[in-house]
Amino acid sequence: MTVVTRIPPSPTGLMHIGTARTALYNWLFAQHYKGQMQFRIEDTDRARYAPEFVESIKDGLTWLGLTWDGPILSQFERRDRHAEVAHEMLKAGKAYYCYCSPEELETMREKAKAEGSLAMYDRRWRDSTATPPAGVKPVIRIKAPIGGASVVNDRVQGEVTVNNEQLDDFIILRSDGTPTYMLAVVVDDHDMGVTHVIRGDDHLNNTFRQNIIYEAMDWNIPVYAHLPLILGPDGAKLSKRHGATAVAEYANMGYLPEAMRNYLLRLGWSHGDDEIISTEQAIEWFDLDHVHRSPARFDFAKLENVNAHYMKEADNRRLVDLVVPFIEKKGIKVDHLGRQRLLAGMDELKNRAKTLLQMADEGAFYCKSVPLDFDEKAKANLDPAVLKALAEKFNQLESFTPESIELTCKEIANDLQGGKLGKVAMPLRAALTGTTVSPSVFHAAVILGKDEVLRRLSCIS
RNA sequence: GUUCCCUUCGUCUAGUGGCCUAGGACACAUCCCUUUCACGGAUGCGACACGGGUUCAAAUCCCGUAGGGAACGCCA
Repeated sequence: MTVVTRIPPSPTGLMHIGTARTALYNWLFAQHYKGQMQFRIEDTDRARYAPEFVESIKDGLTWLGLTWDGPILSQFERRDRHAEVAHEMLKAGKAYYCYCSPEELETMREKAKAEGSLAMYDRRWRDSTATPPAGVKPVIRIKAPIGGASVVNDRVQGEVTVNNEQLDDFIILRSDGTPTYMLAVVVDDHDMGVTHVIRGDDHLNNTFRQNIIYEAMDWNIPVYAHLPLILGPDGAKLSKRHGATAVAEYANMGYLPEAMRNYLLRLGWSHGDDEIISTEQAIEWFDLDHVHRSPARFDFAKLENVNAHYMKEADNRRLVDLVVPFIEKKGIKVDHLGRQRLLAGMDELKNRAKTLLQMADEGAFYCKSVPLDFDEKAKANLDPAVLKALAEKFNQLESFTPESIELTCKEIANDLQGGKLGKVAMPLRAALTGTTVSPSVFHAAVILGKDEVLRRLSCIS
């Protein structure tokens, strides 16, 4: 039997980082068993549905490199099939019409709450022989088992038992003939041949209800694995007030998708003490046995550290392509020459930055043209006497190399600054980059080229 | 409120009864490297939620307590 997993987000918001991790685990699991991951949009809630959210989810998966098999399925488009199954259960006596009004249900809900019961509906229409009230469109409810207990054998949470008194006859088809989530999920998972349901543990309680449908239809129940949620740094459910929740925001902050995959993988799953795990390795190693049962907090510092690692490993040309938009976002036009300089300086840039955003900050000077903007600290370092000496000596330099530049700086330091190299290198850095923090100024000068260096030195009066 | 789930350094985690005076990673601190800031290297700080059992032996098994999370819709 081939493994079939699925990722079923509902398009009611931008793609959440929690959804991303669930998708990653589903994908890894499917890849491990050379199976499939299907992608289904749970768009039956037409009021909250918006097409841009579907795009956000597609973009998020694509950015993360998580591929799906087959077409993107729309749950909404399958509503006739869902209704058909509901009526099948009705015919088989597994479900029944209920004519209760919203007011009646509200009364029952309050009563159930007061009694401390989980089951809300009192089953008044389950075996009723009363004449249905005229003009009321009924809902279809499923007959849940009365008495006894139900067990879910979860691959992550273990054996979870609940008393059947806690389960009421929930609605599977609304009065307008549309399916509820509970019905739609089960019918779709069954029809799609889903073998493993790997999802957030906010669905653990729903599993008992869904199993009632599987049993009524005499369908095979899939293997379940319920993942704990991702919490914010303060331990509360990860939400907007923690900063970024949408996958796209992480891309905008300059994280690499492979770093994101690695970080998310380790958030709730482990393979001994291994921290840096390539995607190939993850596919080979991933299993449900080592998924944690307790929720994990999101830690930006660790994400940065993992990202720094993958930046160092990344291909230089790819990094240039990735960092250019970040530089342009600062209002700096990046031309061919700028890209060449970035590429030449990339070995050093990528060893220093933790994110593409930081890399853009440090590498932007390669793309600027004179006159530069100087920040306050840089301005304070623009020593005119040193700069003038630098320009004169550089002008006479035949070979413009890091070594010759450093030597020149040392000579000037001896002549003018009592041998303190910093007193010369810092003004040079400020003049060339406009800041006081940059990669090696000797290397930077070579990459900029003698002409550009003299240009940047000379335009400071 | 009721039901279900969870609980090892600040954070992510290793740990499946003796290998644990609890290991790794991130963060933090100190030092080294150094033209700046980073990177890198070294060292250090730092946890089995609490209380009872079971056992020769418990972070590991059992029972309570406390804390956290989730679910209880004609939302998904």
